[in-house]
Amino acid sequence: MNQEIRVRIAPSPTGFFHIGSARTALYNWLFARHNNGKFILRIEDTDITRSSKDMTKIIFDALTWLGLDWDEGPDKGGEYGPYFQSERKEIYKQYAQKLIAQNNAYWCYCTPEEIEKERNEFFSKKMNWQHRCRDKFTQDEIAHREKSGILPALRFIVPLDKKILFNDLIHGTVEKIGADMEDFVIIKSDGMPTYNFACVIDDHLMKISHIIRGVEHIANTPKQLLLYEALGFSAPQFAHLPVILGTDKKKLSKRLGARSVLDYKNEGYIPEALINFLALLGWSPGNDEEIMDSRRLIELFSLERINPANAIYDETKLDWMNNHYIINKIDEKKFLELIIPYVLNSGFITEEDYKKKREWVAQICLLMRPRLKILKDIVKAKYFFTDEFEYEEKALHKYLNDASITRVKEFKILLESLNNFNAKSIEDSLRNFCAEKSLKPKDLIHPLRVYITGTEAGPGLFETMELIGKDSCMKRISRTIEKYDQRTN
RNA sequence: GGCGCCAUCGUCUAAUCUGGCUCAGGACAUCGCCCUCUCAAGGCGAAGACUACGGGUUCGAUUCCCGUUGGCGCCA
Repeated sequence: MNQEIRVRIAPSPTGFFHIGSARTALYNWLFARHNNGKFILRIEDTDITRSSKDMTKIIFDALTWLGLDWDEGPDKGGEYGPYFQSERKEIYKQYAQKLIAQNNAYWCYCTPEEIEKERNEFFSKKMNWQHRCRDKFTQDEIAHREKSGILPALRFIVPLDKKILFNDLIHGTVEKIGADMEDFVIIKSDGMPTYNFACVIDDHLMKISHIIRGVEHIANTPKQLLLYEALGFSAPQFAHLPVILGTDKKKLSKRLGARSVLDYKNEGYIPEALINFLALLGWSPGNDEEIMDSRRLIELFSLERINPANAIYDETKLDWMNNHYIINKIDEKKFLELIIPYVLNSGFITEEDYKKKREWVAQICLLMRPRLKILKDIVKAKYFFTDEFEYEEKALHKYLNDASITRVKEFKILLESLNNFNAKSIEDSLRNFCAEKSLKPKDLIHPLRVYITGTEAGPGLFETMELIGKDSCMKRISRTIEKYDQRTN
């Protein structure tokens, strides 16, 4: 009764760890941490031909970045290893032998083509069909087939009248009868175990208490239960998570929005924001609380509160949440620490220059902070760093005209004579100038911003000008005036 | 083809288990107003769901049951 809570995730090292896998990992992790249990990482690499150890690194990196730490795994070891399925082949073989010896399994000598053909024939006649071929061939025929190079697959014998019942922690009672299942394959003709077989053996040997995985596996569960029974294992508890679908309501594909978790890292999502967002995709605490850090999530999480309906993955709210985390959930120091690599990466400033101008760069970043959905958005600040930026044609069209040019030309003289080129003095002189000329300040501010930054949108003009500096501001204004003269001539 | 899972605003969801508290609550997105030099951020507000459809059960159903439809998935 006092059984330790042990959960696991079993990703394939495909060189890709997407948002769906991340959410499954998160729910397993939250469940483990909430119950003071263990979170185990097992790599399902029986199908992978390339070096799974290299690609496993991607999984490690993604989980580490998200802050989902595991207690046992390929890199950490543990009492129940190895944690690579590819290193467990002998174990699967032993159990396969056991099932053969117990008369629970038989070798199937049908070729995939034959099975496919058989299936199509039945389907076209709208007849139910489940593949069973225990007594299909005589000993002679089998010998003949073996000689011609056909490799057999091992099939589990499903008792036709067997009723399989289990209580899913999310879906409630699920029932299925043996007649609706075919004699399913447990060892493929290439000698590799199927998902169902390897999974049952590993989960049992690793003393997994709760299997929390996607609903796509709910149809596999009765088969696995049959295996648990035949092998004499006691079955764990099951919880099948809804799946995350793309905006087209299809399963997330690489093509449609299913980006790797590490892509989110590169674009500048805050891991805590992604965790928070993912936690809410299929689960809620039951009230209106939405912004929750890991500690709070662990505290509140429960499988019972998972919504069984599939969720559509829409990143709009993630972007809002990320911005919210950037502004409110991390402090200034942390923000600067996170943003600087993106500044350096943008190529606007060299590392060397940065070291000399830390404070100046920090001020730019702070001005941009509430405007960043993702850290990568800092590229919008290009005009702070260089005079060589593009002017938005739309903005020029709006403010490159006689009236604006005249005003700016006059104000430019005033600016030139300004000794202390800071936000306060710039603002004061601009407002005074406008008052004298009976102009509305914004009639000068708007064109000035476009002339200096090339865009209509951005932080306050005076702070912006101060940071850009007097020389550059004057240069940019002159340049724009020339541009206007050229156009009108 | 068989079997399984699912069904509340555009999206994520609350209320559903334990029927009346709901002319269905919150958040994102959208729109409007305020703040304001613009854009964000922030504040306020609006619009948005006959709870997929159809039947039951009941005095009463978003909530329980059945069917239909649709979506998703499993069958090396």
